[in-house]
Amino acid sequence: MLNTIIREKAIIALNKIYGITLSDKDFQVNPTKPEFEGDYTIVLFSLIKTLKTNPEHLGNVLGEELVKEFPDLFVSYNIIKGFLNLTINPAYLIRVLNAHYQDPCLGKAPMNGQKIMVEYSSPNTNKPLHLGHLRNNFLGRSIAEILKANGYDVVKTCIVNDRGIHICKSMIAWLRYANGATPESTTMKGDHFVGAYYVKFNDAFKTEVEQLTAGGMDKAKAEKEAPIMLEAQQMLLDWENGVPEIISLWKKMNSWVYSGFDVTYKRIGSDFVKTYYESETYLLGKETVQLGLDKNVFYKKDDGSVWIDLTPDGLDEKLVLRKDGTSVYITQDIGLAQRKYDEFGMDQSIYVVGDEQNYHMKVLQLICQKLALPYAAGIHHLSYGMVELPTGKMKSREGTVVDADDLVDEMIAIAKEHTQNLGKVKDFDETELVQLYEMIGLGALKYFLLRVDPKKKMIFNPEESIDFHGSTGPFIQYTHARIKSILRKASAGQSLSDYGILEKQEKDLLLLVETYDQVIKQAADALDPSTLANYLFQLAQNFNSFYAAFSIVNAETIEKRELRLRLASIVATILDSGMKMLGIQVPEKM
RNA sequence: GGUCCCGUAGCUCAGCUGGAUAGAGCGGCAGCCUUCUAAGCUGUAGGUCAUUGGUUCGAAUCCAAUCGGGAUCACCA
Repeated sequence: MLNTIIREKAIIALNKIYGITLSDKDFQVNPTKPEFEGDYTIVLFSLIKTLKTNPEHLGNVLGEELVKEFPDLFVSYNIIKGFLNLTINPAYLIRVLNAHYQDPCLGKAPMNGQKIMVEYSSPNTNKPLHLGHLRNNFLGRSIAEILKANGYDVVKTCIVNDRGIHICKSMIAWLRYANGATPESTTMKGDHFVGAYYVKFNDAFKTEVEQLTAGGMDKAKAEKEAPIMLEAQQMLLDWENGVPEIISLWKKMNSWVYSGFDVTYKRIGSDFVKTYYESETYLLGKETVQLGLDKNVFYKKDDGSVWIDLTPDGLDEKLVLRKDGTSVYITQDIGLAQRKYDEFGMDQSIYVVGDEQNYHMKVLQLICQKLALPYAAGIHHLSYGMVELPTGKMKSREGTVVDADDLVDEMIAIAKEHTQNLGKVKDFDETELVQLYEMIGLGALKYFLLRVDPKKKMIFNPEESIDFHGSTGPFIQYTHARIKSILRKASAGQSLSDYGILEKQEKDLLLLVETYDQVIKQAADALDPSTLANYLFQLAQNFNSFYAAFSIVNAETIEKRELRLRLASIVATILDSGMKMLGIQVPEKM
C-alpha cells in the first residue's frame, strides 16, 4: 500500500514541479536495500530523460518537495547515485498499527460483486488420491480463499472422472478375483480397496501379454488382444449401453471410492459447492459443436467428423466430434463450461489443472473465444507442475506413488513424536493433542506444497521427509503460538500516545505488516499462493528476531510495552488469517 | 520435428512488470535458555544466476542462439 501511495505522491510532486503528468509505470518504487538509509526508494534514472535533468538535481527537488508537502509520510531523504531513498514517518506506521491491530478483516477487500469459479481436485474413481492430487487440492482450496479475501464471491467445484476404461479395469479385476469381497469385509478404505483391483488388473494384463508374446505374438498385438483387456473394452460398451448389471456394479464400486474420498477430503479440508460427474457430462457439448458449425468456426470432414483449425494460432487442427457423432475430451469440456455458466453465471472461471494439460486448456480457451461465448475471456488456467520423487516421476505401475492418506498419516505421526519429545503440552487433554498433531502435520505438508511457485515442478524427498524447522508450516504456527502465549499474559489496549523512537526491528516489522494487503492482492492476481506463503515466513522470521532482541511484557516503558503488544497482536492476526488462506490452521499453544 | 515450461549456493527454493554489493531455509562450522515458548535467535563459510551474443546509463530479470532437463502435439481421458 505504501508503495502505491508513494507513487501517487511522487506523481503529484513531479506534476507540481515540472508540470508533467506521469503514470506509475514511468518509474519504480522499491523497498530500500538494507545497507542504505531509508525505507523506500524511488529509482530516478528512468525519469531524467523526460524531465531533462540529472539524477542528483531531480532527487533533491523531488525529495525536498515530498518531505515538505507530505510530512506525515516522509521525514527525510537521501540520494545515492540515482536512487532517492525516503525515510517513512514512524507516525504513519503507528497509525496503521493502531487502526488494525484488533482488526480480524485486516488485508481483506470488500466484496467486488464478481463471481468466480474455482474447479480443482478432479479425482479418478479407480484409485486413491496421491501426492500430486494433494498439490492440486491445496492449490485450489488456497486460491479460492485468497480470491475470497480479495472480494470475490467464490464457487468451488470439482469434476470427478467416474467413467471410462480405467474404471472398467477395476471392475473386471474385482469380478475375476474378489469372490465378493468388499471394503467392509476386508476393513479397507473404499478407494484403496478399488485401487487394489486396478493394480490386480494391470498385473493380470501383464501376465497375459507375456503369455501371448511367448506364443509368438508381437507385443503391440498382444496388448490389444489380451483377454482381460477385451473384457474391459466390452464392459465399457456395456456401460454405455446401460446394461443393468454393469451399471449396478459401477455404482457399487464408485460408492466405495466416494466413501473413501470423503474421509480424505474431510481430513485435508475440501468443501465443494458443486461436484460434477463425468458420467453426467460426457455427452455434453454437441449443441455447442452445432453452434460452431453454424458460425463456421468448426468444419465437417467428408467422413462426418467435426474439426477446428487452430493453425493460425500456432496450434494444430483439433477434432471436436468423432465421425460417429460421439464426444471427445474437448467436447465434454466445452459442454461442461457451458453448463457451469448456465448454472452459476460466473464472471471468471479458474481451472486448477496440471501443466501436462497446458495444450488442452489453451485449445479450450481458444475455442470458447472463437465461438464468442460470454465466459470465454474469464477462463484462466492455474497450471501447476508435477511433484517428483528424487528417483524421478511417480509411477503407479512401479509402486513409487506416494499415497495421500499414507503421507498424511505419516506427517501427523511425525508431528506427534516431535511434539512429545519437546514436552511442552503437558496441560493438553487427549482431544486437544490429537487436534494439535493434525494441525502441525497437515500444516507442514500443506506449507511444503504451497511455498513453491505452482508452475514449477517440485521434488519431494520422502527420506528426508518434511522438516519442522526453518521455512515450514510449523515454524509459522510456532511463532503464532508464541505470540498468543504472550497475549494471554498481557493484552494490548492501554493508551498509546508517545511510543518513543522505533527500534529497527520494530520498524521493519511494521513496514512488512503494512504490505499485507498488497501481498494478498498479488497472490490473487498471479493465482499464486506461494507469494503469500513466503511472505508469512518472512513475517514470522522478522517477528522472531524482534522477539529475541527485545522484551515485550517487560519493555523499558509502558508505552513501549503497549506498542510491542499491539505489534505482536497484529502479527498474530496476519499469521492466522494468512495461514487460513493457505488452508492451514494455527494453534494457540504448541 | 512444432509448441510450451524449467536451469540461481552441496540440497530445496525466493528474487524475474530491468536498478545499488544476488537472498532464505536445510545441511556444515561457532555461539545463545536462572527473564515473554530454543519447533527459536545470532554469527560464519558457501555463487561464472547453464553458455554465448545482443538491447542500455544499468541484465539473474528483456531478446536471440546454443547446451541440458521436462511436458505436449490421440477419433484416450
